[in-house]
Order: sequence, then C-alpha cells, then structure tokens
Amino acid sequence: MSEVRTRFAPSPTGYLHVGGARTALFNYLYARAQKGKFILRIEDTDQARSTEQSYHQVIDSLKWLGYEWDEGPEVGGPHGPYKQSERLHIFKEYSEKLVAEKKAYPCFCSADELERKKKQREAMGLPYVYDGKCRNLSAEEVAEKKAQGHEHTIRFRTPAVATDGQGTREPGRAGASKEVVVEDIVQGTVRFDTALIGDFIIVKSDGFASYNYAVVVDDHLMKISHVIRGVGHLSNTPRQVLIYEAFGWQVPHWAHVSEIVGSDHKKLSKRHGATPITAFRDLGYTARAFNNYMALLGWSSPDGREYMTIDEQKTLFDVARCSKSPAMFDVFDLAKAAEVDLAQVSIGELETYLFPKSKLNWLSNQHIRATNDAQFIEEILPFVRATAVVPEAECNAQNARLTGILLSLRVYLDTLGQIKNYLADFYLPFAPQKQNYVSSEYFNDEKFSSLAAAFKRLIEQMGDNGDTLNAEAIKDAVNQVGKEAGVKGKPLFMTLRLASTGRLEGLELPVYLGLLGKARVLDRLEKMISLKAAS
RNA sequence: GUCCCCUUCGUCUAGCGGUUAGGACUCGGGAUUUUCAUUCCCGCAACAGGGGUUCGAUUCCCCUAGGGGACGCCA
Repeated sequence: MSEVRTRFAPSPTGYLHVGGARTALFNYLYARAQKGKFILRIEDTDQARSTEQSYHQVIDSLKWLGYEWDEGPEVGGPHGPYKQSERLHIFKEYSEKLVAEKKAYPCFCSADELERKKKQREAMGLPYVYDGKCRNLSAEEVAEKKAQGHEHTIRFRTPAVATDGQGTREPGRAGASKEVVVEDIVQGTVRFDTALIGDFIIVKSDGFASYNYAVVVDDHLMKISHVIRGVGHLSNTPRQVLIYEAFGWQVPHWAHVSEIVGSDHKKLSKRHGATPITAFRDLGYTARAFNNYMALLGWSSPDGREYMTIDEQKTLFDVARCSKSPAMFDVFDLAKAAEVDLAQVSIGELETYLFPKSKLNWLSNQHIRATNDAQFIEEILPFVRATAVVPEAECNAQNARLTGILLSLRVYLDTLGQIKNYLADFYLPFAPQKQNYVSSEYFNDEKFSSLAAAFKRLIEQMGDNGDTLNAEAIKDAVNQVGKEAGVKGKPLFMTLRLASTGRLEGLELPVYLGLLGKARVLDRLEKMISLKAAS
C-alpha cells in the first residue's frame, strides 16, 4: 500500500481552538500510526480575513501541542509551497485547463444579482442553486464581456444537471441529476444529488481559488492519501469529488469525524469552548494532558485505555475507531459563564469558569504526577514566578527548599497554574485563618497550650538546615511530646499539626514542617499559642 | 425550507443479533493514610419514543421526536 499522507489545513483567520486542534491531532496521530507523513498547509486564500498574526498564533499553538509536521511552512518539503497564497499560479494553470475542456466556464453574474436571486429562492422556500445563467455563453459573448471590463468568476460545470431554455434549473427533476457517492471511513457511504449542488464557483473574481477547488488541487498535488476533517466538510465533499473526477484524479480516502460541541450541545463557538488553545497552556495544562483529553473526544482506544502518552496514542490511534456522534467539550461551566465571552477574558477569570472536577483536570493531574521530577520543576517554574510569592533569587531548579515544596505539592495539582494556591503558605508571613481552628476540638482542648509549648521547645533546639528542618527529627519530637504528656494518637498529632501550621490539613507533618523551616514553624507555634491564650 | 448526519449512565465512551449492557470522570459509602489529598474496594446512574424484521434486538429497517451540520466570490 502506498504511503499514508495526512494534512492539517488551517486558515489563518483566528486562533486555533479545540475543534481545529483535535482535527490536527487526529491527522498527526493517524500519520504516525501508519508510519506516514503529516503535512501542514496554510489556507490563506481569503484575503480579507487572513492575517499574519493569526498565522503565527496557529503555528505557535501547533508547536506547543507538539505536532511535528514533516512538510509545511518553516520546514519545507517536495510539494511546496505550503501556503495557498503562494500557489496562485498553480490554481490558475489548472482552472484554465478546466475552462479549455469546457468543464468550467466564466460567469459574469454580479454578487448583487446572485444575492437577489438567492433571497427569492429562499422566499419561495427553495434551496439556492445557481441558475446557470452564464453556463452557455458563447465564446463571442465571453470575449465581449471581458472586453467591457466585467469582472468574472469561474464556475465548475456540474455534470448531469437539468437546465431549461431560460437557464433555470429544476432540482430533483427525474433524470436530471447524478449521484455522487462518498465512501467515508467514519460516516460510511453517503450519497448526494448533483441537482442540489449546481455550478459552483472555483475561482473568485479576485482571481483567488475558492476553497472547494484549491483544496482538491492541493490535496492531489501534495499526494494526500487521507483527508481527515470535521463533518462540517462532508457536504462540500461531493463538490470536491466532482473536481477530482473532472481532472481524472484519484479521490483520497475520506474520514469526516464528529464535530465537538460545547456544554450546551451547540457547535463550539467563542462563547463556550472555542477558547484559544494557548489559554489552556497559560492555565497550566500540559500539552501531554491536553492531547490525551482531546484524543478521547470522539475516539477510544481498542483496549479501553484512557490515560495514554502521546507515544501510545501514536501506535493505537485509528480513524476507523472514531465516533460519528458529536463529543462534548465539557470543561467550562457555561451556566456560570453566561453573558461572558470566554475567548476574551483573562486567564485568571477563565479559570473561575472551569469545572474543578472535569475529566480534563483528572487527566491533567495524572500527567503531572507522571512527569519526571526535573521536567516537572522546569515546567512549573514559570508559574511559580508568575505568583510573585517566591523571591526571585530562590526561584530556580537549584533551590532545594523550593523544589522540595513543589515536588511535595505536585499530587494536589490539576494544573501547573494551581501552584499559586499553595505557595503563599510557605513563603508569605503566617496569617492564621480563624475558620481553620476556632471550632476544632483540638484547639479547644485544654492540653493544646502545653503540647504546643513542649513542641516549640524541642523545635527550638533543632538545627536549621538551610531553611529546612530535618523531617526525622520532627517525627522524634512529636513522639517525645506525646510521651512526656501522656497523649498519643490522633489527639497528639492533630493538636501539633494545628499548633504548628494553623490548619487541620496538609502535607504529611514532618515533611510539611521540614519544608516550612525552623523560623516559620516557631512563628506559627507562637502565634497559635497566643491565639489560644486569648480565646 | 432542502439535503446530510447524530441519539448507550450527568460527561467521555465500549458494544458491531443472545452480555447481570462494560470501563473512565463526577457523585455517594467504606478501607488504608494518626490530617487533607493520594491509593484501594463497594455503590448510584444509560440503550430517546413507536413500529417492524427475527426464535431473539442496544445492535438491522422504517416512522416520530430531539439535536447538530451544510446549503457563500468563508474556509
């Protein structure tokens, strides 16, 4: 079998969002799974909407996600150029060929005229199909109109469509249509009637190729074997098939995967989840987790595995296992975010609309915990810096206390960004929170003061090991306090926890206090003791 | 309006004529962790509805309802 070649072909008219990213992922994974090639092509033939800035945003997002394209912008390849705006001469060459063969023809209908006719059809409750007015213009008429300077488009002459003398077509008239059959790996066999398609534009009046035409020429020339894209493109496919047939080219394998919908069951739009991919990066999701989550949207592994590394996905992925039904991108609380444009809000605000217990978060936590220590530290450092809580001089991978804290806290993190919820406790002055202790049975026990005082005396005798305390020594101290006071078990432990940290939950105590360091622990003990005395 | 597609626990999904309809996230309960989290058990929770076909339908066909998408000189 010939080489599998897939492509992702974004148009640089905005940022990359989950829908597009997942399509890119599927193309990338399929190419890798089949030991084929993954190609990136930029479809920037919409002059009005394509921007350089958007191009860079899309490229940045793809790089963050880690989809290495074998051919495309920046890396080149044998079938370039890979930006459609640089392929105009190619489209021109092929469209002229179609016109010469009478498979396409110039159309002089104005946009206004077409718009009017379209509205008429709509008013009558009929589907809009081009009426074929310019279909049979003679060579003289064409030459004349061109000479008069009329703008024109090039339309594809859709085969076997009925037209009457006036050029008005009757869709659905018996014998007037041809069936186009699309064999789709995901959708199965889907049939379309050409009468409902009509003669469509392949070259716009500005001379640029239209999507349906450019995509065919490029996919053919770039030897794309599998076209994997959203179902939204399915209804365009018969037009493309018609073009392949007109050129006598072999059609690629089609795979139209389900669309991703938001929590309101509507196609992802700016208001719900069409958040830029970069926002998830900025929130502190790792690309590994995000890819894992996206892979599960519409695809499942044969053995039911859900936590997967990208390498595992590269061997397991098969577009044939993709689901036809839409998958919900269910990570934002849309009820809460009503009236809010999630694509516009700050990262901080965006975070408040995230479901805290989403599957994405769970997967993210799993991936964070699976990351090796050095990589984890490297990845989380920028988020640590962003909190501005840790002194810059200590904010590096060589700082043992910092890395110790980060590694201990890792298990709590769903995103790297959540580190900001934990750092203040270790770096900022102790500020006891009343609700953490007032109603605690341990705080209200008469032994609280004596136990805390005894513990404090033992801590005072300890050596301050470079801003950290020795966990073993703390463990011994706890036991000694208990022995002397004749208290053991939970009351002992919880009392000392509360007295030395001001709270009832947290890391394993010896580790916790060790990381806090002598000065901070003593400070907490003093404050808690006086709080108790004042109560 | 026309065409196309979709419909299994709240969510992601497995299933491809015979299963106690499975797994994961969430949720509830329990165990371990002298705290929280983790981990480990247990549990709650689904085949949209109606007709067929069949000895037998979640699975195949039709209809209804609901949802989505496409009907551009946008991709």
